[in-house]
Amino acid sequence: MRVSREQAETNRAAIVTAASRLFREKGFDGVGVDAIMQAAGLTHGGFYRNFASKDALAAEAIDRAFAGASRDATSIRDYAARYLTPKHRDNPAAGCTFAALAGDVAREGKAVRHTFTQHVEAYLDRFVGWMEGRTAAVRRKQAINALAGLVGALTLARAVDDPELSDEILAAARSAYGVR
Amino acid sequence: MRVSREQAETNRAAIVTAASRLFREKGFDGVGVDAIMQAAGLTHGGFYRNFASKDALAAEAIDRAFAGASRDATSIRDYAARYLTPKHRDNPAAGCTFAALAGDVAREGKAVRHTFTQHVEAYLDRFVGWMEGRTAAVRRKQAINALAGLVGALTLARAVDDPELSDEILAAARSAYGVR
DNA sequence: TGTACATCAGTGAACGCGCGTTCACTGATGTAC
DNA sequence: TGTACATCAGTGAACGCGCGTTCACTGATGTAC
Repeated sequence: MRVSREQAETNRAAIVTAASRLFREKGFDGVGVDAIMQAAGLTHGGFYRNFASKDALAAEAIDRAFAGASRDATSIRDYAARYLTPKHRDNPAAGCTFAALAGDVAREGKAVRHTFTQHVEAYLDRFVGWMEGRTAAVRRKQAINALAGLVGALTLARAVDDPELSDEILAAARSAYGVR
Repeated sequence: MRVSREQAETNRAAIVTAASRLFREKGFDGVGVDAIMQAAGLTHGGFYRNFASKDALAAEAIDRAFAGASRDATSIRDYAARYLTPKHRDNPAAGCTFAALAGDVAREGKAVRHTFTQHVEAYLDRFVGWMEGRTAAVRRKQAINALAGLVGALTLARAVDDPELSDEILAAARSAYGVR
């Protein structure tokens, strides 16, 4: 049954949003087209009217995930305080795409890796503004190491099955940024 | 055709070793039992005489990967110098299991996550001995942040599709440990 | 030490299942008059 | 503004394929005498 142009646009957005959540939660290989369409309130058959392939959706889903990211933080300390929390660790579907999908992205195709890379650059630009090194080169290095430290800590905190160790990892990383 | 006990043991080890390489290279979902058995020089049918399931193999493969890891480093600077190289980045099959599989492990079952966690603890113990903080608690935090920084940097360097940015990430992380 | 038989590691065909993708169809929307 | 028809977003069955797993079988190894 045909649907209004407006509704079709809403549906398409719902697919991308559902995918951005499900991919972060279960990985690219962990969710099928069927599950994504169902999460968007549709049936799987209509998928290919909207997207050339599952891969093509993946790239859009990454963009969507970053578009939905909070921009409230005003310092790296502030950013780390929000980032390195049990809540964030336990809710990858709504969380950082770098931590949720970096491992998967390395094995994905051109479009996905390229989109991911652009967001890494965007975050580094943002982080650079918060760094206090004396030269631009030093601040850039600091920004890279801050991002790597945050992503590494959250990734490890999620992988580990000992809740105490997981909390300890978050706390150690927080303390590196002077949080509490 | 039956095979000597000795040969059977060799074959089993070959399966685990092949799996430890292939899982690191392609992720748990990226390799099938068929491909693993073929890499070990066997046919897929014999797999279940050796392992209860693909999951059970995964846990052993992680142990195998760590058992094969180099123990040459004598300081965190030394460790970082060996870890943060283009060679390591470009050869995940023979590289760090944390960086290659942490994202995947978070979505795996109990056995895999538990095995992974034990190796995280083992590495932290090793790293703690290289740290210079005044108290044990500080050295432990430093060890955690060192591991997170190394894993995060290598993971991002692999995910990114711009070779210059990838090299830059490795270089920034190296400089954090005073390497070159 | 030699023979006869039981064991069992490995083979390859087969299984059910879920995946990504295709397609004929439906019926409400959009458009031409 | 109202009618008639073309469009096309979404449906649900179907496709080929590869996956994890099972199983009857083979034939060399291991063992009992």
